[in-house]
Amino acid sequence: MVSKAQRTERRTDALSKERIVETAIEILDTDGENALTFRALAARLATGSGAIYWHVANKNELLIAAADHIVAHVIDDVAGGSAPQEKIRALALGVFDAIDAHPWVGTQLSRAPWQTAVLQIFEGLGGQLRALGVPGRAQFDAGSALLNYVLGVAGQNAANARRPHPDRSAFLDAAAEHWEQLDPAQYPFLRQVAPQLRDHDDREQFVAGIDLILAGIGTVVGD
Amino acid sequence: MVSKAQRTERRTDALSKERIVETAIEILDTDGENALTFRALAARLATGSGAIYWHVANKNELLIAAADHIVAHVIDDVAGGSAPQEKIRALALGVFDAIDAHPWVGTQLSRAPWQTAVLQIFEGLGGQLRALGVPGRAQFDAGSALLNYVLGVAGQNAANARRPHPDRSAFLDAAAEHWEQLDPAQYPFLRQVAPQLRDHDDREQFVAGIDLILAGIGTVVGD
DNA sequence: ACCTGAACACCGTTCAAGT
DNA sequence: ACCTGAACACCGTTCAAGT
Repeated sequence: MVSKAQRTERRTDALSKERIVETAIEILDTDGENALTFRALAARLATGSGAIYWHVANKNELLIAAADHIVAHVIDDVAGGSAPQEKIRALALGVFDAIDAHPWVGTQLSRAPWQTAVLQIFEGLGGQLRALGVPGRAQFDAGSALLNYVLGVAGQNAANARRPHPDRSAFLDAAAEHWEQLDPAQYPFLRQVAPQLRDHDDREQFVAGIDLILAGIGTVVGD
Repeated sequence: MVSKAQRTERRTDALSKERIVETAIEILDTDGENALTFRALAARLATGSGAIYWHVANKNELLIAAADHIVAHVIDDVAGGSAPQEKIRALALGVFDAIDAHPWVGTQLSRAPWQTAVLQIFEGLGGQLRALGVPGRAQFDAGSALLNYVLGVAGQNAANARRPHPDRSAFLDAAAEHWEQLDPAQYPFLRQVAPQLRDHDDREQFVAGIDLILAGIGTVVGD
């Protein structure tokens, strides 16, 4: 039982789950979600595609591990010692920025609710609610609301990043124009907010949503 | 120029986009997202797989049309003439129930932000904000918060439905047990809410989140 | 124990050929 | 105009065979 726990190290270029995940992240970041195939991965790792299966059960597990890797760094970096509202905002923004930098993470988060990455985000958000004075029973609901909002934005941003965008403002222009030309009887709201769509800031709007939920949580606390 | 606009009708069993979409929905509902292939669809329609492309550009367009079809019915059914908060709750619950009945709709909504189905939901939610007294500038942010929350839940529920669940309560039991065995130092919140996970009602928790955002919106109105 | 790479069982999509 | 179905260019995954 001692004999098997010995030489964990191998030559640096040997295959390992860690190296596979890192290479997968490289492909996802530089070439997009569709570019990650076991053939492309094997080529980049200079091995056979079947070799990857020795370290990783399947593609789903690989994507989960990749998302977990990114989110774990977000959690670490956020730390900070400020007020609970600030911590919630900081963590949410950390996730937002990570998805901005790695859009495929957004897809993955909104696809697998029970993966470690999602649990870490849930813990990070929900863990501040006691300090906010939210009663025990209500903490679960309030934490879920924050989490689902964050995951919703994650999915939408990932979807937006999936389409080819020569220019963000040009794309928003086109979308706003589309909204303005909708049937006034059926879409009064969208027509009205179309101008705001044109020059809104995704990140600011994301925080505004967090603040809205925090304000709602404030009313539960009863102050 | 008159000659081509004539006989729009054909025999009932002829191919049409409508019939293709309806058949796709049947497959999605009964056999799940993975079962929808052009080959399976063609077989069910008793035609060649290439024939479908005469009516539908590709699989993505087919999924969008299918989701739009389901959501359009939700929008129609919700109508009602109650207070704006009630209308928002009713629409949100309509979407929730539709995803419960057709989990693939959740996947699709969280995947394509600009499709008609999402715009209709956004309009339905946002359109009530003026009546709630939300100032013009804030309506866009508040509507987006509601929409993103709904889409977040949509994605999570669809993901949950994707996994084989012999029994819902058995599955929640296992998840709760997993949470209870997490590291207390790292996951105090999840450990604390684990018992609530075990017997919570998804639908009630969903409404609780809507109400939390509505409460936050109430603070913006300033009453 | 770990790696190789051909083979299997699929996909979405295209397109020449039919009616 | 609309349909057929073989063919193309891929996939994820498996597995006998190597080291």
